[in-house]
Amino acid sequence: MSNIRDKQIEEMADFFKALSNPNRLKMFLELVACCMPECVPAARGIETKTETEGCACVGDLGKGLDIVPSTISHHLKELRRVGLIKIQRKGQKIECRINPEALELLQGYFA
Amino acid sequence: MSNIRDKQIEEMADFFKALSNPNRLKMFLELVACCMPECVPAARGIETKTETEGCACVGDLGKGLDIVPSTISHHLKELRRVGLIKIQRKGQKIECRINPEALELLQGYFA
DNA sequence: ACTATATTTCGATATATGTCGAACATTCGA
DNA sequence: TCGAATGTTCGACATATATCGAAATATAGT
Repeated sequence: MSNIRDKQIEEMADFFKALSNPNRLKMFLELVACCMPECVPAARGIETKTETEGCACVGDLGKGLDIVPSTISHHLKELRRVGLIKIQRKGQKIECRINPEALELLQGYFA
Repeated sequence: MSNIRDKQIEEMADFFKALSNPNRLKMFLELVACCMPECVPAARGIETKTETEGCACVGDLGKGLDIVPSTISHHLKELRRVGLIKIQRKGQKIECRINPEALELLQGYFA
């Protein structure tokens, strides 16, 4: 059992699960908006272009979400686990970026 | 609180949650494949065109899923709850169809 | 009326999820 | 070296989810 199709289904199901929480979805959209402004779906409209182009740090992504830092961290870990985003330490801050390949899969799935 | 944007986010999060279970995703894809063959994403390849065009009954959607009827029913109820599908009794069987508007939202979201 | 088919509802159960707060880790600057 | 800033990890807890099996419901055919 578990052929290629099943693997793909599970990968997409994982993507959808990661985006199934409103707070996580907001963080992801925020990241899409600042990483790839050309894709801007239902962008948050909060801001465009952070200092370091193409990414946002953990704290930024938590802005306006009304959840504590440990929960933010937990959600980002989940987005990373399924491969929707990548992270990279930069001094005190940790930069987050969209994984372009994952976004492409998402974009192409029902299209 | 809870502006329009938040409402939209929650609607999409609900869509994603409904598609976050592999079995439910398979059922949905199966339905897309037979309701709107032109959209066929990662279609199941099991069959095309059921007798009554444009829909599949509950039993059909459960084929090959290895879960009992009550669980199938539960999953379909969830897909219906969020508005991804519509149902209609037809004799003993119950026909399921994709809700085209919901599919469009999905298709347009990251595009 | 009886039976078979198709599906739903209900109750149980095990596991997953979202969230918090406290404690820890890392890096930068004074 | 100390302290502030930025995140993460861990443990707890309440709620949600996926699944099953048994019982109920609806429809059709004999």
